[in-house]
Amino acid sequence: MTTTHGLHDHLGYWLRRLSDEVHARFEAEIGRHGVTVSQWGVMASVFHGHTTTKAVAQHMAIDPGAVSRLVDRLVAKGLIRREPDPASRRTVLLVLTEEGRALVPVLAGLADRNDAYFFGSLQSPQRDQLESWIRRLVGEPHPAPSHHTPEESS
Amino acid sequence: MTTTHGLHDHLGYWLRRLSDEVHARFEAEIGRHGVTVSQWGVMASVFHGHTTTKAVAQHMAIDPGAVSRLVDRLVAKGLIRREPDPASRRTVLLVLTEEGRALVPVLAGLADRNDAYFFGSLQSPQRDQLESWIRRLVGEPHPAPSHHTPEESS
DNA sequence: CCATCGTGATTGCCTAGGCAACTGTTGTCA
DNA sequence: TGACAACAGTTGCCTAGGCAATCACGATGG
Repeated sequence: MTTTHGLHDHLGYWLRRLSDEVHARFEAEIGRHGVTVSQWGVMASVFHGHTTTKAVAQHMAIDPGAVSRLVDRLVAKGLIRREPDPASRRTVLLVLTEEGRALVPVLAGLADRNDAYFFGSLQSPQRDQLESWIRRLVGEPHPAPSHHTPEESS
Repeated sequence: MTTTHGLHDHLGYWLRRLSDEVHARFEAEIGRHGVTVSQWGVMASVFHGHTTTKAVAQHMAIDPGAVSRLVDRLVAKGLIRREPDPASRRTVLLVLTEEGRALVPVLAGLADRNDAYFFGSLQSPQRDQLESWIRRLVGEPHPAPSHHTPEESS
């Protein structure tokens, strides 16, 4: 089999496909409420106590610059405010407006249902297994690409 | 459970995280050869016989407009040419240049190793199980988005 | 034979994220 | 204290993908 592998031969491709689909459907649903998926991410982060640009960026695992722009759009929509941090003039406090705060649980519900829509066809133990693998593969220092195994990790 | 669910409570979020990481690492590796992951997708598609904008878009499951722009950049890099289709003047034939064609197997190798890097820590059967679930969840007509569990249908 | 409809490709406009540069602030340490 | 390092935030520039409009061509039916 000297055939060079194609796109579909890589798990990374299918991962991207699934991620995109989940995202796209959620985007469509949540769009009815005037926000995007990423913007919801910011709102949810702030709601749960990540009240600075940096904190939100870390929580969402995206670039601080991206967060800054997302906040711009949320401010324009009146869902978030920027406030000076009494403790430091270097940081900016992000606070949900009334409407923003009221919207969060609604959007969280949509997120729940989107998850259920996509992964509901898996039985509970399988779903848990899937989540466990994914979370384990994320952010971990991975074993060397080939040569030796890292010391026992469990 | 009055606590509204946060970002990290959704499998969709972890899916995105993993997909992004796999993508980012691949991007870094493949960047050494002067192309991006998406651009590699186009090259691989063409290499495997998807020689029109539409065909590549379908194979990659992205927008034809996006493909058109990716091709622009590949043309600028001298890796792909656009040629008139003798069979129809409405379609455009995409052909790899010499350098482009030579690069494909190299990049495919990088893709293989990236996959191995991320999923190599799973045992073979587990990896296969993961891929099987992902591919099954992609593109399927999903059960009703409703509240009750879809009674198994087979 | 011609009008019309459908289709492939492209382009404009939008959101998005990564990276790097820059600004202003804080912290450190000699 | 005063210089300098580290850091938060923002912005510019890049690639990217979705959607809609447009254009040019081809297919189809009257």
